[in-house]
Amino acid sequence: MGAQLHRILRTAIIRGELVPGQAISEIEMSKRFSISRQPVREAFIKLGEERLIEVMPQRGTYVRKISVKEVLDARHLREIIELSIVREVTEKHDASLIKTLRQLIAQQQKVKPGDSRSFLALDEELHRTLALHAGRELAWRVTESIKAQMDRVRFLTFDFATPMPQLVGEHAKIVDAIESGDAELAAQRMQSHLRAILTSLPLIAERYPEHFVDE
Amino acid sequence: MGAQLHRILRTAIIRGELVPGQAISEIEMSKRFSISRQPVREAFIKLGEERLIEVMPQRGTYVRKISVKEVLDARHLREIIELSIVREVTEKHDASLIKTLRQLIAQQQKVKPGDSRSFLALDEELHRTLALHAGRELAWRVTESIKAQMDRVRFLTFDFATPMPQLVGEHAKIVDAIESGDAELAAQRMQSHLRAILTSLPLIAERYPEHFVDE
DNA sequence: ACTTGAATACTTGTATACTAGCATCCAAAA
DNA sequence: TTTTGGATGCTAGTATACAAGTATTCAAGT
Repeated sequence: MGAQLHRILRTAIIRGELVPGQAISEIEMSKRFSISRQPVREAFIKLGEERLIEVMPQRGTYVRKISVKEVLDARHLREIIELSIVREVTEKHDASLIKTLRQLIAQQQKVKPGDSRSFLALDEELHRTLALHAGRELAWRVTESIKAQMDRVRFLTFDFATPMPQLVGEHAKIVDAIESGDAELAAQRMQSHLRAILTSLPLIAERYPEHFVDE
Repeated sequence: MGAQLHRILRTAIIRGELVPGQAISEIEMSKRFSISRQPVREAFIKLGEERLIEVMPQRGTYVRKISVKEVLDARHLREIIELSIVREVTEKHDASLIKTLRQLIAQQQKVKPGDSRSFLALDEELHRTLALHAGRELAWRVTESIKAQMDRVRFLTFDFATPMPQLVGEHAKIVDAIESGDAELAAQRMQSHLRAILTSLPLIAERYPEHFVDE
């Protein structure tokens, strides 16, 4: 139960359904989901470790506002990890991987404009495929957790601008590079792909100031 | 309380005081520390996420045996992160950092042979200093958590061989490289430093088979 | 001798009751 | 009008009680 609730709340926060700064409480959630406080508490602890909420003892629990610094920090770490991964898989020259990736891209192309949830799920699936194919399960677990902060920003992005076709194009270019066997080219394209958020982040932070912490 | 107990059990597992495979239970720990099951339970959840114990519902909780694959995975990820960090700090040319590092090394030289606890604490302090100086708090949190699996091996290592002076020498060489401003040299030395475990790991696994999972 | 099955003693998971601390609000006093 | 102090209602932290499931043990029956 606690694990289930953790995933539910996690996606709700990432999607912005639980707005930053909003107060939530163990009792409130236990009533809403008709469970006791204990599983809620355990879900809260996990969310706190992921920096998605802040538990203040004897005071209350709040959905954390997005920190630009933390997003940049997460992005940087993710870049380090994923660049290494994409280099690894490129060296492997695995045809079956290429096929899987191309199938994912085909699915991404079919996503209807505005369906940001489906796209982000397929996007995550692509990055996950790369990591697991490199045999880096631990690296993927870490990436998955730090990605949350970035995804919060991306969900805001999709609200007013949807460059989905461009992102799919970047994915295709990356896969092309992997197939070519040029690890540095693949890494370079992955890098610029992962740096896209750098240009959008300041705009988002300015457009949705109430979602971000002042710093 | 839960957080305190988490640290206590964490270090106990890393030091091998709680032996791999050993059954522990929430009730047992609650009695030993004179607290209720709930804080114990929360500590267990965290330890489970760090892969230090395994909680099997309705069956029991066990100290996880060391997995060679997981140690190698952790080492690899750590190398990626720390190489990036050491490159960053080298580019910064910060004299105060060099001073701090040299002080740490001086303390490491004073550690008495056999006092592996003190040495590992100072070792961690050095790596932590580098990460935080690069402004990579998130990267350090990740490193800290994945380091646990490696430290379990290192504590076994110290039981029969103590190459502490050699390790201190490696640290000194790394700091020299950082001071010289040659980022690639610093990274190269850090890399070989972090790869030391690769040679000792097979020996340890063979010497202490009961500490390792069969795979 | 072997197998089967029920009782028992564990385990973790969940629900509830109680404790301690913080914040707000409102009234009373200066 | 301003300040102070206490009552009240909230919060999370902890302790305890109960539920559900597993492994073991031991005895009874074949």
